Amino acid sequence: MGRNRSFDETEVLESAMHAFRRHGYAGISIKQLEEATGLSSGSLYNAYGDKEGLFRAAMAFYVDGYVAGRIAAHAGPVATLDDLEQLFLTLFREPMTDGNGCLVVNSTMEFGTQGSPAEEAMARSFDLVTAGIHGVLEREIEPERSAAEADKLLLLYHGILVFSRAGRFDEGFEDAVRSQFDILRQSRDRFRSRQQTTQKEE
Amino acid sequence: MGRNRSFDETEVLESAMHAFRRHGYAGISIKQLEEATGLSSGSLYNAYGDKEGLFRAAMAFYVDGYVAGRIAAHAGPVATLDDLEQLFLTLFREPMTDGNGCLVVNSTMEFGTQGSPAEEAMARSFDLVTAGIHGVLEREIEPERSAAEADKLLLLYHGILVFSRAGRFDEGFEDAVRSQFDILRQSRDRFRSRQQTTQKEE
DNA sequence: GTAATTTTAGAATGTGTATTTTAAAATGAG
DNA sequence: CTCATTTTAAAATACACATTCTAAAATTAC
Repeated sequence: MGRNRSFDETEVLESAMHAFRRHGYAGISIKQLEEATGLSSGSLYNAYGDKEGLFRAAMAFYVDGYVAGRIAAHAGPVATLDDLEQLFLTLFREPMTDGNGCLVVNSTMEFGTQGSPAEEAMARSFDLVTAGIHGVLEREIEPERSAAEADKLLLLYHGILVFSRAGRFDEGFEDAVRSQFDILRQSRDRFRSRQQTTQKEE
Repeated sequence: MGRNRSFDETEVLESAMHAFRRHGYAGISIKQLEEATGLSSGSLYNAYGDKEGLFRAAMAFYVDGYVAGRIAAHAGPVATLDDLEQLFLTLFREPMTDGNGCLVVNSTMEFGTQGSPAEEAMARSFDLVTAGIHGVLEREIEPERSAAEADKLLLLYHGILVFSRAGRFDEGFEDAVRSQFDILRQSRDRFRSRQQTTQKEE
């Protein structure tokens, strides 16, 4: 065996991820990635193969670490409507407000339908968010409305990420989110009293 | 005076705009822009100065032609809730479904808060859409709800553009839009009957 | 028709790019 | 300790890139 790596992989991937978030894939050079990570290009190429490999690693790091963690915390199998509301409200607070947006959504817009080098992790991220939101609403609100309301929330969520990246954070967006969740809570309450009624009849 | 331009400026800007829409700004080369527009780099540089100049021209062409036209048609000073719904539903039909998204939103995600070369036209586009949507709801629905509901629609609209670019067009999104506009129409009907009542009292 | 001026295509230029190579330093296994 | 193997930094490479230059062709004004 030879020598061990002297750099902290987590730190490198974290700084690479932020660099990609800020500049995009095509918009950043290896030189900038050397500066961001503190590694020389030799080490980067040795560790990740090429620019695409580093991008894939940074994307996997982001999705597995950040997205999956956020969804597990706010939209997991036992999450409530209030938990989900918190997921949306965190988008308006640090560290989501640095103006660099979400790596998955930024990269989606950069590459579009034609394959991104990190297609797999990106698809996984979209699936996580979609399933998390749909899951909560299926459990919490009136079944005949849950699919449409979940899709609305999904679109709302990604709309927020657009305006976040645009640096156009209207104060009202947070009110819009709260008002939407108020509506969903009304649906939840109707659903619950309906369930109680059914239970009494049995 | 010298010779006149032998190319159709509209055709050139249209094809450049589609090329930028597809590949982004950093992701496309002058060579690809020559192929897309049919012009040699000499002509492109003579007419637009540099890559940024061509981008600015293509963006202005897009915003003035497409965005402004769509907003005027579906969210102008006399537009109704139903007109606005049509604006949203056109996002699910040709030519918006080519997977290349909206040049303004794509570029917003590419450049973020740090200045895009076409910042001015992009800001104008966001302002047009924002003002159009807010205007319709202020006229049509209950005043205490109009701001929050307008912001919701604004976020919904841009969320759709994200999924459009992602090539992830769930059938349900169209239902989500219709269901949201059904809710807004209920608010409109309440608003109208309230106005009638007030009028009778006078 | 002539002259002035612009467009145009393509070659030329220089810079920035991703990537590979090189050789030395580091270090784990036996 | 020694040897094999890896990491590392820096120089080298080859290519793609945005941009400029060149000279010829086009065409308008007079």
